[in-house]
Order: sequence, then C-alpha cells, then structure tokens
Amino acid sequence: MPELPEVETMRRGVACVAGSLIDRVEFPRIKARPIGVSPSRERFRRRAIGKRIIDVGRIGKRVVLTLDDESSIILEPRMTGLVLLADPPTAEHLRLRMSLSAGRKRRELMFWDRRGLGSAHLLSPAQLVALREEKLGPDALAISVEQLRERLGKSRREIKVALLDQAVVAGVGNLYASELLHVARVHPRRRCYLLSKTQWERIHAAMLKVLEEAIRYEGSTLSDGTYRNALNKAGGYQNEHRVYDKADAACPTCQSPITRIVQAQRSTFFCPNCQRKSR
DNA sequence: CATATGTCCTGAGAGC
DNA sequence: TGCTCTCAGGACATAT
Repeated sequence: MPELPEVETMRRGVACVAGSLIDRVEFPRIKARPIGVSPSRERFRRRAIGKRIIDVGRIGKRVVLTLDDESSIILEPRMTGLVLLADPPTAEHLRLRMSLSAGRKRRELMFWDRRGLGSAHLLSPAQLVALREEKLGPDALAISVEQLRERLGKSRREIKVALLDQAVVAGVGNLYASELLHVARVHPRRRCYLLSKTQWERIHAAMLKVLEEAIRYEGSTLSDGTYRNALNKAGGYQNEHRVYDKADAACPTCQSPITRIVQAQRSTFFCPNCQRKSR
C-alpha cells in the first residue's frame, strides 16, 4: 500500500544516511521467493560496495539513493515493502541489507517485504532517465493543474482509474485517489474528458492537500499494521481518512452513507451525495 | 495508439 | 478447532 506519503515518510526517515559509505550488501537467504533485483545480485553488490550515498530522494512511490558515481539504487516497496533503519518486523522477510559507515558511525539500511512484490534496482544515469521519462509522469506534489489537464483532459477513462496511472502522475495510489476525490467532490466514475476546468482545479488542489496532510501524519498504517516508517513506527493518517475503507459509515461532510464500488479490480470509496456526477 | 484485464505474492479474516 | 477460500493493490505483461 505504500503510496507517495508513505514513501516520502520512509525517505525522510533514512535521509540521514546521505554521506555514508556502502561497506556491505547482503541478500539474506530466506525461504520466501527472492527479491526482484537488477542487475544480478553479484553485480549489484559489486557496483554498490565502496560507493558513497550522496542523496536520498524519491520519485513517485520509490526511494532513490544517489551514489557518488551517479548511479542510483531504487527501492520499490509496492504492497508491503519497508525501508528501515530499525529492526525489521520479522527476520524471514528481510530481503536486502546494506551496511553503511560514516566515520565511526555504522548503520544498517534494510529493505523488508512480507509479500515480496517489491524490488531493488541499481540503475545507471541513463536507466534512471528512462524510468523518469518513459514510465513516470510528473510527481504528484510537483505537477501543475495545466499539466494534469493536458495529460488527461481528452481521456475517456474514469478519473479514479486514470489517477492511478503512474505514467500520468507519479505517487497516487488506491487509497489517496479515493480520499482526494472526496475532497474535490468529484465522482470517481466521471470520465476525464467530461470534467470541467473548475473540477480539474479542485482535483489538483485536493491532491496536494490530501498528500501533504498525509505526509504530516507520516502516512497511513492500515488494519494489517504492515506500514511503518524507517524507525518502525506506525503512521497516523488512517485516523483521518474521510472515505477509504469506510463503506456504510457516515460521510464526514454530509453524513450520507459512504459507498464502495470496484473499478479496475480495486475498491473505490466515495460519498454519493457530495460526489454527484452532475457537479 | 489508448485502455482493459490478468498476474505475481502472503497473511488476515470469513465461512463451514 | 482447522481447513479452504477470498481479498487486499503496488507495477508490469498481455489482450483488446
């Protein structure tokens, strides 16, 4: 579930490793399926060891460690991945461990993933550019309302589904798409090309508001408890959700019951009163 | 080309 | 109690 706010919280939690040297890289042997990694483990290790991390960034839902030879390590949590400095929740799902040093200070930066859908990639500068330009749209915190409209204004897709497309805008996932459309008062099934300029402005403003709010609360830890920040602390935004996973609960704005629908095999939650198609 | 659907994965929870 | 089944949704592959 980690979306932009959770990944940004992870990034902030490990930002302190900037300046550290990578002394060791291990892919612990576990029973579960091995982590998706590129290049091969041995090459990854060889190309990472001895390098210095000069920056800890984020693109969309991925954490980016920039190394001093301009290559970068991309950590992609997908559903259950965590980027940790603290002890991982279980030993059996620890997929990657990097031993770092900064002077005498030693630290372990770990990638833990219960379901194993996440991955780690060491990319050349050209590969990073390709990822940015070919697979991902502008970051959800940086995209302008004009860019958003340019990219989706003529699309026939439903707005909720379109917002999940990382090539359109990077960082929005299933949870925050429902949340932001509620704030924007836009029906999730509304086709993009039918949205008015005002509605695009509301969507854009709501996206920023909801994502920034969620970052302030350090993301959402759902009932399965999986998501934690780098120090193994749960987020707080789950208590602020307006509609997500709240079918039949009262809308915080108008008290009407919240509805659950399915779009592209994913749950969407919305208020049929506040988010009428006609407005 | 744009859009839709299927797939991977594990553990929680439902239902019998 | 203990089994089987369904579901959760990141991103990508394949289909339409």
